[in-house]
Amino acid sequence: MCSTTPRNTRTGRPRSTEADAAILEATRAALVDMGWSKLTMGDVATRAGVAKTTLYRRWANKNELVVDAVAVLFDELELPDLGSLQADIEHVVLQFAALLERPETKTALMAVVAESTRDAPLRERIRTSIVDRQKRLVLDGRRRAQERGELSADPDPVTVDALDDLIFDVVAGAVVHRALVSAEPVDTAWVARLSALLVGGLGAAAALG
Amino acid sequence: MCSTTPRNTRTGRPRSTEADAAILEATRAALVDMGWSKLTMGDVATRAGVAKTTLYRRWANKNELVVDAVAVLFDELELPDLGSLQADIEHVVLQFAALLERPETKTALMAVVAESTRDAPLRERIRTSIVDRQKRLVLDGRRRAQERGELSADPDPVTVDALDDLIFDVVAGAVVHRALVSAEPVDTAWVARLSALLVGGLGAAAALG
DNA sequence: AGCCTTTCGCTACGGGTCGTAGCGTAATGG
DNA sequence: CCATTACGCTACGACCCGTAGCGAAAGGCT
Repeated sequence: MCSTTPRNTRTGRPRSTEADAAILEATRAALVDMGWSKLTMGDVATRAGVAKTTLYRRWANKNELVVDAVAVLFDELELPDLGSLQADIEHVVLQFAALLERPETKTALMAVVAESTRDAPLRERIRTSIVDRQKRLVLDGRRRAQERGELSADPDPVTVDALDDLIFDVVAGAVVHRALVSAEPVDTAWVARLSALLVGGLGAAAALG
Repeated sequence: MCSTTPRNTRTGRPRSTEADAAILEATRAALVDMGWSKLTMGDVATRAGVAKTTLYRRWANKNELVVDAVAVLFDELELPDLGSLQADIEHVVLQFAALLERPETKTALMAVVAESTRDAPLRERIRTSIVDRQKRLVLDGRRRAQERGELSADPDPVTVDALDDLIFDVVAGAVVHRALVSAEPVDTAWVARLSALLVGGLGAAAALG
């Protein structure tokens, strides 16, 4: 949750966990009000009722702070077993789309990804706290589909990994592109087409080995 | 190319077209060296050998300038007829991926999209100068596939439009997500799987009507 | 040629943000 | 009680923003 780990000593005054929570919540509020580019560290500190120096003791810069503030929202993503691969896909896509509709994530997600193209530590932080959390849903969904017999058992683990990567990039990428670039609604009709495309094409993609 | 149109009078000193070109080229160079977030208007002006006020006469802010500077790179995208839908898809995907590999577009594209979530004029500018230019490739590709008989003739124009939108978001979104979020290479093996998934699933998606 | 209009380069400015340093104080553990 | 660390506060130089004002340059028009 916090960026810079405090000295691993057991002496001294401990860091305020209330301040941690207040800062992250203030960051989300500032994202809603100002958007990513207009968000300032000073404003976040004021909203959180905290000194600016307290922010810099925990996070080195705005990007890392925003990633942590937004990452917790991705905990909402769940993958209940709805009985079929297509139903599972449609459910998780609608969840993800709802997350992208929130103004905090809408303005923050693409911005930190853009920053991460020139910042390897930030990229790693995004991966561990956001991307991997989404990807687990793909792995679970495929495993369930295999158990149901909807997908053929894996012949080669390398192929399976490649297919998981593909599904993840297609689903997440399509939803993000639809919501933010095309700026059109991710409604049930669109989701139905996307999942039909996926379920119908997975066999062909898997056949490549 | 230029943002604010000069007064439509034929009197007075005309704007320097050399300055236009120098500014846009300097913007791309600055994107490569500094990245989007560290790019400053003053630096661009210095690189272009132009006064800062000259920039502001043409572009209201950094975002609009960057969009114009990057948009011309998308002119490189072409769709030669390779004989099959899958070959056409693979070719355009590899082209788009090569474009996303360039440091200018890598750092700029996601940043301006993020900004556009809170800036309707910017969103419209991105649409007309970048997104629509990509989308035309999808329309051409589908039309050719229909002429070849690879796709069934359209029963309903509304369905066709929806399918074009879906293909566009899936292809462009998947490539962007693969290149920038997953940060893994868009190599021929991955492209082959993506296009196989698309070609194999299009029928199922079209069947939804 | 002379005039008008617009752009150009240049300088300077107030306003805002950044990230840090320094200080005294508060909160723990030994 | 003491060492250690975190906290709030203030102040600071550095940087960037976007604009105003100026004289000079470069065109069209009569």
